[in-house]
Amino acid sequence: MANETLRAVRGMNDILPAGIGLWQHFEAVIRDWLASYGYQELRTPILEHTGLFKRAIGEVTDIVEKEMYTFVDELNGESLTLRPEGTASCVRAVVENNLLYDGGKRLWYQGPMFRHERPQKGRYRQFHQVGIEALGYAGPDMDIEHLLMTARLWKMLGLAEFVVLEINTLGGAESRASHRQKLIEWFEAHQDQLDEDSRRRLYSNPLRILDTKNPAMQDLVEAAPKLIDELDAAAMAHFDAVRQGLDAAGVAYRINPRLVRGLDYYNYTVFEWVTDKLGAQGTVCAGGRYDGLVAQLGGKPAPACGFAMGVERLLALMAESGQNPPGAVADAYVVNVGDAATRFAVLAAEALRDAGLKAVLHCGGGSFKSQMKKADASGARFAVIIGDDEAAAGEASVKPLRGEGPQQRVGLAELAGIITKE
RNA sequence: GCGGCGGUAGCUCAAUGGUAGAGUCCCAGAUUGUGAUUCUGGUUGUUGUGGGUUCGAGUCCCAUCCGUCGCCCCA
Repeated sequence: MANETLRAVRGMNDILPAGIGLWQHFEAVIRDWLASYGYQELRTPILEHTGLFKRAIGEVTDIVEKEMYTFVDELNGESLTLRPEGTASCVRAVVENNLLYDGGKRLWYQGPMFRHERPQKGRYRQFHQVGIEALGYAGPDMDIEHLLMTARLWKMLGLAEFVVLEINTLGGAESRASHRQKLIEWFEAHQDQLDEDSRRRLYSNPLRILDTKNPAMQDLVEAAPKLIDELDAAAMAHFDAVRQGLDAAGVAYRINPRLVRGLDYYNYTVFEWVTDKLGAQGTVCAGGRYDGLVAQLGGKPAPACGFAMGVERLLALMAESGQNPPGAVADAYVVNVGDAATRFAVLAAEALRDAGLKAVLHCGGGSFKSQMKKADASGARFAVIIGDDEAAAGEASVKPLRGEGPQQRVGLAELAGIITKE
């Protein structure tokens, strides 16, 4: 086993060739899907000033308090942080580059995110997200677009039967504040019934108490003040419109009044797509509206909403459902035995590539038998066989490896024509 | 960060405290120029790491690292 310092950092994984086919398939689907909705890709740095995440995500959230990879750049004393999520960077880039000067923008990004949590299946310290953000759109039509987008994506990925949609509304800032105050008062009055976790959260994140799995507290939680009673008419109308949009499109959902997001910037619509196939890390996609964030990060006030997907979790679901697409395989594997044959095989392989084919040239010598085994194991559809006989004649033998068919011997000019494209 | 379980060949797994093994994979041969089946032979290890107990430790004890399940958190 490798020395500790020569191992990957805990919770950060290599993605090996054997598993890359699923990633590439996923990424190809994602690109088609986003293009079909007219979203444009945005790429931001992995590293940001620490203050960005503190302001965007919230000082008292778990992410900021104990999960960020924050360090001081010793060359200039700046405090920097590996991004734990993508929305903050996206909004920062939008504000910094005035991207909303000519109206709303539909954006997406993908890449690694970093959180210092204890690794578990579906939870890694470096993990990947695909995020979608729509900025400058206030109406429920955009919330609906996002929900329909996600529903379509599950179909495209073959996951529709494994995930269910939960939605909720958090209302505006005022509603949330007054609800929070009433919650604190309610739980203060029933402190004797709170468990240890809940007492700890009472003032830091009282909304989370509603999410408790402690059966002894269910009655108390059920009777607690409900956010829906605090919602103003505008928030209710927005939520109703979102629901009508889902109904009209035939997207099933469950209203979960206890659904709250762990990041401070959300308001109005929030949602999660969850699965029961991945154990404790069952959320594969989540998001919602965050109308205050652009202004909070110094931009001209602009409404916004978006969501992010956990790529590793979605891939785990796809694998669970039996999907295992192969990585790229060559059209031809070029077998060569003998010095003259090896020199000629280089040219034969180049000729195949000139014709737009994928060709793997056998390197390293070995018997015909061992090279044929490599050709078979490579998955290539044809073996192009070159010995000194062929080399002397300027020809190559072509043998189909997958289907029936005779072995043929042809000159270089005809070689590519025999190897059919798939 | 907390609790439970686990870690033996590249992979999947065996091995009463007493010589570390099998299957698979890989390599070679049977077939002196031809893969996927078959047969024969061969390589593969600081038993995660470091201590301790013992005549003797893969096995028991402690620590640590890593994984896994749950909590927590979240995508």
